[in-house]
Order: sequence, then C-alpha cells, then structure tokens
Amino acid sequence: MDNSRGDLTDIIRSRALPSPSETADVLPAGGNGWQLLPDPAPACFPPPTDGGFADPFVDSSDPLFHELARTSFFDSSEVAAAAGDVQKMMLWEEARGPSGNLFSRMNQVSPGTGKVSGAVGPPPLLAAGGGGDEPVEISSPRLMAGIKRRKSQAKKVVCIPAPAVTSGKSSGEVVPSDLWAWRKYGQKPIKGSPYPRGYYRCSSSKGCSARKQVERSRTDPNMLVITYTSEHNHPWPTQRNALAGSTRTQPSKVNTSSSSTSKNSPRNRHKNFMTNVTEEPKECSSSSTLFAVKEEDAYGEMERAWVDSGDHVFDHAFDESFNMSSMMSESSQPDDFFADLAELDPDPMNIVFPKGFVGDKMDQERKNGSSNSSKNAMNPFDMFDWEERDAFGEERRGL
DNA sequence: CGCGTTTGACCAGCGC
DNA sequence: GCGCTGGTCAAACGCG
Repeated sequence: MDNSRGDLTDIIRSRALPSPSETADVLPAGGNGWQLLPDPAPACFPPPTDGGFADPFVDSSDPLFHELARTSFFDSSEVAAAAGDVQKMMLWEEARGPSGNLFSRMNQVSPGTGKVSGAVGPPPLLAAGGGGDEPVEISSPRLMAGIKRRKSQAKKVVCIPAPAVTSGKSSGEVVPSDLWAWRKYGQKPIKGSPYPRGYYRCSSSKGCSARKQVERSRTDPNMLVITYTSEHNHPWPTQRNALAGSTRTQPSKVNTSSSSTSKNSPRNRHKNFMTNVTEEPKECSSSSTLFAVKEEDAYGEMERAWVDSGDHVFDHAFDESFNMSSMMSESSQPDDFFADLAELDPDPMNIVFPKGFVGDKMDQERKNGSSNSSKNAMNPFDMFDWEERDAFGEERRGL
C-alpha cells in the first residue's frame, strides 16, 4: 500500500475524476458526484499484500463500472429518490471539500500532525489496510455513536431487484444474503416511504463496523435499496472463524428458504453466494432488472453505475469489502472454496444472482471483443470483488 | 447457550 | 431552542 496505503482517502482521491455526462441530471453543474472513470486504471488498485482491505467503496479498476458507465441510462436521482436521499445527495455535493474525504473528518485528524486525535478512530478497515499503522478499532458504543450520525458517513447505495414479497409480510423486506453475516439491529419506518428501513451490522467479526441499511424503494417496490456504510475490518466469513451469527433467513420473511438452516451457515452462505453466480438461474422479481450502484462519501464523492442488463442483475455491493487476497492468505483455499460452489442451494440470492446475470449487452460486447471491461465484466466475481478481480478473475472464469 | 430478530427508547443531526 | 427524523442501543424473546 506504500504511500497511498490503499485506504479510502487515497482511493477516493484517486477517483476524483469528473464525469460530465453523468452528473448533470441531479448534481449541480460541474459536480463530480458520480464518478465514472474513463479508464480502468488498474494501477489505482494494487491488491493488498498485507492482508489489509482496500476500500471496497471505490474501485477504479472495476470493469463493471466502466461497463455500467457506458450503458448508463438511468437518472442518478433514481437512486437517491429510492433511498429518499435526493436532498442528501445535494448536501453531499455541497459539502464536498477540496480534501473531501469522509474519514479524514471522521478521524478528526489533527491539522498539524495528521494524527488521529479524536477518540473516534478510522474505520478499522482503513487502518488495518494501511501500511503499518496500528489498526484502530471502534469498540465503544459511545464512540460508535459518534460516527453513527447522518452526516459524515461513507455510503454505497445499491439498488437491486427485490425478491418477491410474500403476502402478509409486515416488514416487506427480503434481504438477499451475501457473503457477510449481518445482524439486524434495528428497523425504522422512514418518513415518506411506506416501507421500513432495516439496519444491519456485520456480525461476522466482533468490532466490525460494517453496516448496511435495507429498504424497499419507495418509487419502485420491486427494488431494494441497500446502503452500505463503513467497511469490514476482517476477511469475509470462512468456516474457520467468525462463523457464528450468520443472518438467519427467517421463514416468515423468505419464502424461498428451506427448512434447513444449515444452508445459511456462513460456509453455506458462501456456497449460496457463489452458486448464485454460477449456477441455476432464478427468476427475478423485477422485470426491469435495473441494477444500480452508487458510491459516495460524506463529501459527495459519489460514484454510480447503472445497468439495464436485460434479464440479469448483479449486486455489486454484496462483496463490498471482500478481499480475496486476504481470504486466501487467511485460510481459505481457493480450490476448496470453489469446490463448494458445486453445491446449489435455493436462496434469495439467486434472485439477484441469476445464472448468466451478466447482461446480454455485456455478453454481446464480449463476443464482439469491443470492450476490455466487458471482458472482465463477464466474470461475475469481478463484480463481487472490486479489489481482487485480477487475482481471481481468470480462475473464476474457468468455473 | 449463542445466535438471531423485534421493538421501544434514546440520542444526535438537521431544519426551522 | 424546538421538533422532526434517522440511527443506534438494549431488553426481551425466538430459534436451533
């Protein structure tokens, strides 16, 4: 990570590129809220070599972004509107500072020393992913409270087709599972939205500050708006550790869940996760299969990508902090890992990871050889892993 | 027993 | 300063 440390600061900085064509619809003129890179610029993301986690919120090398950028057709306000954040988007944009960086503010960096002076440390991920800095974890609830507020939170908003809502469900939320174990810690009705917002935090690792909010889009009930906040400070759950606390898929909530709960063990959730990528397709509840990713920090450094991939949808954020090299260095053997993929379990994830979810458009482009990005985009894992697609892309393509 | 969700209370950000 | 709102806490409870 050397100089850049691979932290969010550097990443965001590196991605602070204007995107004229993508910002005019919602953001003020000249705003850079949505960052669509003209080039993959892989140099921005050397894979972490120290077990750290590069920032998942931004990945300039992600081919998906470029593919999505090219295929972008949706007004970015849709994302915000779906999340009820239009105003917030504006605020973010306005709040962007020259050194705009969420965590620089969060960390209360002393102007003189550059050291973290406040009790609130940097997101563990950032610290852990840095080169040599002592990881600073947020452990105190009070400290957490200090950063929990609306402002100054990096977010990544993802719109995915919502799994079909079973009738009679009060919450109306079917939260797709992902690699991480999420524990719901709250639910709030959101003003202006008929749908409540669920609050989840990562339970894969104690002290992990990763959070996500899940709510149904008020503008399109078929869409789920998932807002990822903060980042994981640990490898994605493996069978060897932090396996407790996988988010249970409640039978009452997910009609697709079987009577078996073992499939929701973290290990099996991995299976589900991967299986959804590579195996049997499931119908998507949203005919439009609109996919959106928005990334942003507190200063409005936002990035987004939309894609109408025809029949296929992918949620880029399911692995928002997944670091493959970390995973591998930690324990998991890729062979074992992928061997697990052979198993197939019914899971709501299938809804958002249907077989061949990569868009027809991408597929066509790949056939035409017209896009390097689409080449990579064809690899579902590339989109899962913003950091390590290079390391695993080829292997996964072989699946 | 250890994990999960549910849910009301609490608290802080924000707009007025 | 006040009220609204959103985000989190934590007790209670369910589940395997």
